[in-house]
Amino acid sequence: VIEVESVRERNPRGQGARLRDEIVEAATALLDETGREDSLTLRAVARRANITAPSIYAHFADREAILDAVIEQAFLGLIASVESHTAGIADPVESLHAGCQGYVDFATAQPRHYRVLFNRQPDPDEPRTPVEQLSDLTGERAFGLLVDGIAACVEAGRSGSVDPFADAAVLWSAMHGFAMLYDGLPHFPWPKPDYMLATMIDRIALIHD
Amino acid sequence: VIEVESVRERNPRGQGARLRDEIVEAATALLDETGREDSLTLRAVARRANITAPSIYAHFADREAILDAVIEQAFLGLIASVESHTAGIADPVESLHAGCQGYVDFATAQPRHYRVLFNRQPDPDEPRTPVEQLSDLTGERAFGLLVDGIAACVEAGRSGSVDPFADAAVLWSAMHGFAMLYDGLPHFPWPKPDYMLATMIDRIALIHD
DNA sequence: TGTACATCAGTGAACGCGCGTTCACTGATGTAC
DNA sequence: TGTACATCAGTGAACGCGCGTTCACTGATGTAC
Repeated sequence: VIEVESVRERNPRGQGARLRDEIVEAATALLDETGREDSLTLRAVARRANITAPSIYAHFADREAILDAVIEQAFLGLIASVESHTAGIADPVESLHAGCQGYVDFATAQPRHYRVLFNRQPDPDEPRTPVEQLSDLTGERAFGLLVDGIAACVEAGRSGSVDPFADAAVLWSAMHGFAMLYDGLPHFPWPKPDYMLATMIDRIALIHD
Repeated sequence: VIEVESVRERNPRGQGARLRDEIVEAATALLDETGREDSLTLRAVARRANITAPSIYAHFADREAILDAVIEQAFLGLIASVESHTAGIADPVESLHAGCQGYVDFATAQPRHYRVLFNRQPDPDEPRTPVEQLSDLTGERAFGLLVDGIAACVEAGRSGSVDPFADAAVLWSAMHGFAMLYDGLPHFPWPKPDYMLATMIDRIALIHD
């Protein structure tokens, strides 16, 4: 039985790390296609990358480590999306809108990647892995940006928020919930995402007297 | 011996349906303990129910059917929670608060059940199953209550919402997102759930001039 | 009444499958001498 | 310069496991006659 369609062309010497990237890429592609985290089996990833299963062990300790790499990539993507949206915007209200737009854009454009970041069901048996802590960090870092964004609006007299931290928590919940439901229930007659997001920001974060 | 299709269906002998309930109960308990949907294997459910794996086939067509039954039970639990909270409350604002409280209470008290209802990753290969449509129905039914609740507040002059449907969508997103994040990131320094929920309702649904 | 028998609620063994992981290996490539 | 050899980037076979599902069966129980 031939496991691999054609024998893979070897990487030149010293470029072994190239396969590592290809494995992560294959895992990412697989996640995008199937949408199910548990379909990221070590063997499926190997098939997708056109290598044999044991080859993966040169680059990853075990199956879990592949998933960790995918998560780390998703983490970078989310942060990048938010920061690229806010770059160069001085007005605090505009900046807050842009940052939230970047967040929701990533979540709706790459729902599988977003899910893998924030939608993991915690396993009570195992202790917290570094990547789960990374998820927490992602949340707290993005969350910090949100708190700062609201606080900046308050300072500029554009928001009447008296508790930016709590308001950021509510706004984050709203964005997260919308992203999840929008992906999970595509048949629901959702209002336009842009309208939803603008409403959330205005009502929750930019309170007027 | 040739087995002939009987013209009329025979009634079960009495005790038969009891095992069905025990199987669903075992699956529910398993879901509560592990928190992971994919740990609901047919064999694990059988072990938990203290029966052999093939016994399940007398009551469920396949593994998927067990999960469907658990989902249906979660559906009933969510609806019951919302309706028990709103029962007998005449004031529209109080009723809206109570209903949302019932929704979030269920989601945070039984996060695994709530997850199994609304957090399923859609499988692109398979067509929509009846239970996925049930999920949609759950959403739409609960959502209908929310729209009506907001509309009642508007009629009573207690809310300035000009688009109860869209505002219900935003409020639902916020409640869903909060429930998911609260369960998934327990280490995050969340404000008090009651305060979060009250803030959501006031800001999103009860707009004052 | 006794008894034969259908029905019921399961059991126990077995199957083929994909999985994660291990182990020994292989053939190409760069390097020391 | 040629050649021996270490290193590299993988391969291929095999393992034990839990899984979903099937099949033939079993022992208890209610019922017809």
